[in-house]
Parts: sequence; structure tokens; C-alpha cells
Amino acid sequence: MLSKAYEPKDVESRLYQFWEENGLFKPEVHPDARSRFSLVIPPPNVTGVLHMGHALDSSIQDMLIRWHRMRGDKTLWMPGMDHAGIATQNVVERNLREQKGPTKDEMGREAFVNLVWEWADARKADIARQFKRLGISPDWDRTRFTLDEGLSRAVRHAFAHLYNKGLIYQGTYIVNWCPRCVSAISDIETDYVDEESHLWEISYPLADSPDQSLVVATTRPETMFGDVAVAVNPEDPRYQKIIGKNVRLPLTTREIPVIADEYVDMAFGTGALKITPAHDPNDFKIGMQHGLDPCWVIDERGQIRPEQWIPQEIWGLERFDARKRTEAMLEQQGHLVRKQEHSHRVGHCQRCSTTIEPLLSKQWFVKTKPLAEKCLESLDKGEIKFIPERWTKDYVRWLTDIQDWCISRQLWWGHQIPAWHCDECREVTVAEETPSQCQHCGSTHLKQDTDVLDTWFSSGLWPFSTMGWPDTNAEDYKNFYPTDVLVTGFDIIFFWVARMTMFGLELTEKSPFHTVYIHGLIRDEKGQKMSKSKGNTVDPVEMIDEIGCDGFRFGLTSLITYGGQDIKLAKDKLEQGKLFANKLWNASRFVLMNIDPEDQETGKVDNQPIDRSQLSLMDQWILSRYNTAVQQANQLLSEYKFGELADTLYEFVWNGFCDWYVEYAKKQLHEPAQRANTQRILLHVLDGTLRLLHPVMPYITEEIFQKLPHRTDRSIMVAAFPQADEALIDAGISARIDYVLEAVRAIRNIRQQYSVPHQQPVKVTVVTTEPQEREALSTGRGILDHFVKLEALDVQDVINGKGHHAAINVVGHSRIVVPLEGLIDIEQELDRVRKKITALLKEQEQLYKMMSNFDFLQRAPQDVVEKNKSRLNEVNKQVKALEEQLEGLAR
RNA sequence: GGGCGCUUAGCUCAGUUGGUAGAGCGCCUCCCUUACAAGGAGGAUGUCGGCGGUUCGAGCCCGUCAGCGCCCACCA
Repeated sequence: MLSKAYEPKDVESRLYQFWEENGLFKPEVHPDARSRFSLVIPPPNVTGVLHMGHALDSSIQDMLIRWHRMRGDKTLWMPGMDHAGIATQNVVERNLREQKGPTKDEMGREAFVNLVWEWADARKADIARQFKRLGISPDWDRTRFTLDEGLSRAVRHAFAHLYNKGLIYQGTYIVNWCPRCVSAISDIETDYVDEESHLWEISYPLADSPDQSLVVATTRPETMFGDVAVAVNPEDPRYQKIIGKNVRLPLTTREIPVIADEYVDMAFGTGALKITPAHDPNDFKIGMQHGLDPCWVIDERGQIRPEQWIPQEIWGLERFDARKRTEAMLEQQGHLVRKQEHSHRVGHCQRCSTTIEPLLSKQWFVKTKPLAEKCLESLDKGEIKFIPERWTKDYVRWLTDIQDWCISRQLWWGHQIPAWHCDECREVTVAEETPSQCQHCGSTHLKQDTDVLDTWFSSGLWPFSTMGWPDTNAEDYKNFYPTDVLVTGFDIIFFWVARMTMFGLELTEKSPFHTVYIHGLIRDEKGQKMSKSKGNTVDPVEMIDEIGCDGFRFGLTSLITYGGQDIKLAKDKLEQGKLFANKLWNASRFVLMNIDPEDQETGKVDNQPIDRSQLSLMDQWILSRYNTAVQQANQLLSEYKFGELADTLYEFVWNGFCDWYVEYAKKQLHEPAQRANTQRILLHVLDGTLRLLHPVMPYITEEIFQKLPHRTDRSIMVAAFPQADEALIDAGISARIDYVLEAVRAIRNIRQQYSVPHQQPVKVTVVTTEPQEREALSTGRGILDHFVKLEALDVQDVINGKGHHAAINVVGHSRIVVPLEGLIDIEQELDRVRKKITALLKEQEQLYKMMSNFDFLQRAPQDVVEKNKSRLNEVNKQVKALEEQLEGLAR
């Protein structure tokens, strides 16, 4: 027997242990399956704690994997975590700083990396523990980490492959440089923010006639010492005469040429652009085209280099201090023509928010064009599709305009680049395993490149590196690659999804998955993005403690939209999930306590199939609705419509099974002829419903399932997912019974409206010319009788007779009429209604008064105003309804 | 500068082949009836953002405007 209320806590830990101990998360539960289904989890960063996004993401994946497992597929869900290079290194460095420990440079590379490992290992265990609270079912024994030996080998293999094909190269280009992380970062790790700044106009005197000058406009005066030219548009009439001449760089003695380049916009600033190739991507391009050598001003920590072409006053200054000093010096020497307000977009490091310094430096790059083309071809061939489809556009656009990907990072935590520099011939040897000698000159004096790879490089290999690749004979690789569906948020389509398809198609010649399911972002109740800095994050584990895993997951699932809209986290939705779990629990209690054990010893009950020749109308109705729900559930799952799935199941369980069938079953259980069959139907529908719900609500369904007397499976996880029995879906019966139930509602409404006591039977007249409705009423008489006590049921074509004091409701094509004479004291009822109207009118008056006061004061709190408004609305409507009632009574 | 999404009940949102507007919460009335008061029964509620068009018929298709939000882009 089930306890009176569902207690999630002990059930959850007990069952999770049961599942794990019985190896139910493993593919081997279906050793002989003909079809298979596999997923890889988007590996969470070891820096993080589980947030609502993970909860959503993994709940969706768990639904898919549980569903497929129940369908008998051989399923693998590969779990794991990401080393999150830059993020993790930053956190550990910060910890060191807070503990006033040694800096990483004082510790040295090896000791520091060991420390990070220690920290990461602790975090990994923590994250796995949190994940398990979600009730998800990946095969934990396979847990991978992007820095594991196997995955590292995959990284080296991939690097060598791409290098040998010319798809990885080393080059000197402008990269986004974070002076705080002291590393290059990629374009998409840079966030642009509009900032209020200034546009400085500076006069550069002509070298041959110092009394004339050329005025340039810049947002970064401190970089002027790196200028190697001033560019003007070749069409610009203002500057025709000075193209080719030299100007002198203020505050220095250097002279630089005035060049012509079409890139320059004549309308912007003064139409003269200073060219600083070392610190600006466009300037770099122009400089290259004009054969100008770059001239560095700012170093990798964002400080001014001590170089002879830079005024000594600003040596070693931080960039923004240098800007102020430069401005002051320019002003002092009369070179500052103007300083205007100017807003523009400035790049920031995604990890630490530091302003990016575009810096010319030597880095490793992936040549992305050929890889991206493969992705686009694959998309054209229909090998991959996005749900919702609209994300395809973003994916295509990004791949079409793709820039080469800077993959080297000047960090210590990550995959060290498998490239060795020869001390003698200066050439590079790239190899999967540490080479003993230089490929080019045979020298043994080799030094490995000190940089590590962008963390997304290893993530990009995730779907196959976790499966044993590059060993293409690895069991998992053979059995489970390519995977089926990738479930993630839109924020990492570029970072991750596109990198996986690029690498997958190049390295394995297969798309790593055929479907990408993109869900919305979880926002807080006000619709704001959740973030630690705003302090509006919600801890899913706390939520689960509060409302139980199943209720939480159900609530979350019902919020998922097929359109991938962002999700505003509404607490009451989750509460609703909790209530639903409770409802399911109690319905199950009812079923179980109404089953007669046939055999006292084993507790086994009547295990006979449902006798289809003995079905009552309600039996037929519930079986039809149940099988419809089954059909829909299968359909909705295959279409990834999870929100609709939750709605469908909720509606069926609550409004179909509990509200009507269980209530009617109470009667049928008392009829000896119907008792056994009713028990079988209750059990059958309950059993099927549990299976339908299991992918969404894993624990409670398992807990109840294990109490079912006739079950043969050891766990609901391996019980078959229901398939609809179409012979039992009967639209005609459904419609007729739905009509009868509508009639029940109408009669109840009338009874309540006129306060007819429940013991008192009523006479009902139904006026209808519809043959189906007539028929439904006659066959459904028993149902009507059970739900609303009837004295007489009369069906006719037209209202006959005097019908005074009749209450009328319209249902379908019928009018349901209950004569009130003899049922209630009309005078008394009239009096009661009149009194009520008077009271409401009084309240109405008060509310109006209050509202006009609000208007007058003009500063009432919005929520109070709204509450009043809606209350007023209510009152008005009630008054209207009561007046109508009054009219009916007086007739 | 391009692109995308959203606007439906007091609140949060569903609503795909165009065919009588839905759910949950909240609100009102009644009920502790042994599955469940974390419940039951009943009820009220909408110019589907504005305007125009296509259609026998538009929340849905087309055009346009407005408000909100997001993404992308090298203009110093």
C-alpha cells in the first residue's frame, strides 16, 4: 500500500541507487536491440555549479534517452565535463590571490597545473553529484573529461591531421588580446559593448612645411606612437596635394608618409586616418597592402613599451593612463585640435570583462573556410537539421562569413599544442606523439610550443573523442557514432555546434548528429537573464529539495516550447508539477486499494486481460482517451514537442482519468458484474500512464510501478513504452460521452446556482433535435444518474408547456432545462439574490471611489491599481450575472 | 547597418495544413463526500498590439506602423 502522501526525498535517493546498481543506464540493458540511440551531454565547465540551464538541457535529454530506452533501443548517453581552459585558470588564479598565495609565475607551470587538476577533480565530483539529483540517466561509468588521456590523444591526432592538410597554420595577425588573461582569445570570445568615449583630433605637421598640418581623428590617441602612415581617401579633394608627402608625428621626431587608400571614409572625422598596424585590425590590413612595417606601442599586459620611438614620460604606463598623459602632452604642445564626445563599440574579454587590446602577434589558426564549406554541403544534403528551424539561418550565416579561428592561448591549463620548435633550423614539427628529432633537420634540440589550445578545440571533438576516436574500431565509436540529437541552447551554436560539425565532417567524414534541438534560455520571473552578478540565479538542486524532482521536471517540461522561446521561470508552474505528482500518487493509491488480491500468498491479482465484450460506456470512453493520449505522446516525443506532451498527459491524467473515470469507477466497482473488468481497466490505464510519464517524471512512476501487482519488468525503465491500440480509439463514443459529461456539468451548474441540495433529485428536460445527442442521453442515462441525481429525464424536440421558472443551459445543440417549481422556494431565492446584488453594488461603489482617488493622486502602486481593476471587473461581472439570474427567477 | 523573435484573459503563457478563442495561477460561489483540502463541484473573464489587404471566413496568410527583447557587423 502506498503511503498517504508522496515523499520525494527518500524515494529519489533510494531509486537512483537502485537504477545505478542494476546497470539500467547502460546500453547493455538491451543487448540484442536492433536500433540504437545515442546522445552526448554538453559537457559543463568544471568551474561552474549546476544552473537552471543545465537542468533544462539535461531533462530534455533524459526524456529522449528514457523514451528510446523504453522503446527497446540500445541507448547510450555519454556524460562528461569540460576543462574550460581560460575560465578555470582564472578561477584558480583568483583563489591564489585571495588566499595571498604565490602567483602562478612564482609556482611555475608544473606546480600550477597540478594545483588546477586538484581543484578540477574536486569540482568534477561535485558536478556529478548535482547532476544525479536531476534524476538523469547517462552511463556514469563512461564519464569523460576533455583533458583525459584518451581525449587528449584525439586532440593531438586532430591537430596533426589538420596541420598536415594545411588546415592549421601559424601566422602573425591582429588578434583579440586580453591583457588581464595575458592571452589571445577568439573573435567569439569577445563581447562588444557600446561605450561613451571621445574622438580626438590631432594635428600632424607637414614635414616640409611645419606651419601646415594634417588633422587626424582617433579614438585611441595613445596608439599614435605606433603610427606608420596617415591614410586619406584617394578621391578626397582636400588632401590631393599632400598624398605622398610626409608628416611629422607629434611628440616625436618620426616622419611618416601620407598614403591614399579607398578604405578611408571621407565623411568620418577629418577624413584622415592614422595607420597603426600593430594595434588595429584594419590598420594592419592597410599597412600590409602598402608594405609598411608595424610598430608596437603596447605590450601583452596592456602597458606602454619602453621604446625609443615613444616619449619616455609614458613608458610603462597602463594604456588608459597613457591615453590621459598623451592627451595632456598633445594639448600642451598645441597639437590637440578638438575633443568630441563619441560613442563606439569596444571589445571586452568574455571571461573577465577586461577591455580587449587588438594586438599583432604570432598565433596558431584553423583555416575555417574549407571546413565551413563541408558543413554547408552537409546541410544542403539534409544530413543535419535544426529544431526550431530558424536557427539554421544563423548557422549558415556564420559559416558563410566565417573568419579563421585563433586557437592558441597563452595559458597553462589545457592541451599543450603538439608542435615542437627546432632550436637549430627554426622549423616546426607537428606530431601526435612527442617527436625525438626535428622532421626537417634531424636535430634533437626540440622545444614544445608553450601555448595551449582554445578550450573549444577539444569540445569540438566531443561527440567522437568520447567514443574512442581516433581508434575507429573502438566499440563505442562503432556502435554509437554518429550520435542522434544534440540538445543545447542557442548561445553556443557558433562556439560549439558549428565546431563539432566542422571537425566531425572533416575528421570522421560524418555529421556528428542528425538533429540539433535548440531550447530557449531560462530567465528569471521578470524575464531577465540569470546571472551570478545580478544575483537572480536559481539553484535547481534547492528547487528539487523543495518540490521534488518529478514535480520540478514536469513543471520545467511544461514550460518548454516547440518554438524555442526563452523561458520565464515561473515558480507556480513548478508548484503545479508538484501538485500533479501528488495527484498521480493519490490516483494510484485509489487503484491499488481497490484491487483484490486473488492469491493471499503472492498478493497477485486477477491478471486476466480486459474483457472487451463487457465494456461500459465509461470504460470505452476512458480506453479511447487513453489510447489517444498514447498516440499523441509518441507523436509529440518524436516531434520534440515536450511542452505539449506535458499538457496532454496532464489533461489526460487529471481531467480524464481522475475527474471522471475514477469517480465513475467507484460505482462500477460496486457492481459485481463490472467489478473485475473495472479493476483491470484501472490497472491497465494506470500502468500505461506511468510508462507514458516516466521519461518526464522518472522517480514517482518507478516507485508506483514497482508496487503494481502484475508487473513483470524489474524496472519501469526497461518496461515497454505504450503503443496505441487503435481498435480502442472510438471517436463516436468519445464525442457522445463528452456530450453527456457536458450535460452533467450543465445540470450541476443549475443545481448550484439555485442551491438545490445534493440529495434532492431533479427533473431534467433536454430539448434537442440532434439524433446523436438523443441517443447519447438515452445510453448515457446511467452516467447522468451517477453524477447528478435525476428524478426524471425527458427528451423532446420543442419546449412544451408552461416552463415558468426554468433554468436553461446550452450544450452542443441541446438546451438543458430544469424546471425550478417544487425544487426551491422562489421567493426566498429572489430575496437572497437581491441582497447579494446590493452588497456587490456597495463594493462596486467603493472600488470606483478608490480608483478615482488613485487617478487624483497619480501615485498609487501599480500592483494595487491592477488588483483593484481586476476586482472591479469581477464585481461588475457578478452583478451582471446575478441580475440575469434574477430575471430568470422572476419570469 | 543587417537579421531574428515577441505582442492573445488581471498575471505567466499555449494555440501549423485559415473554420465556433485555450491552460495554469489568481478571482467568485458551494463542499473536509475514506484516492487526493497539496482536494472536489460550479462560475466569470478577451476590440488575439494598431491600421490596411487576400478570403465565404484571419489569432493564424500578405503589407504597413508601433512597443519590447535578442543576435550579427572592422567604420577610425
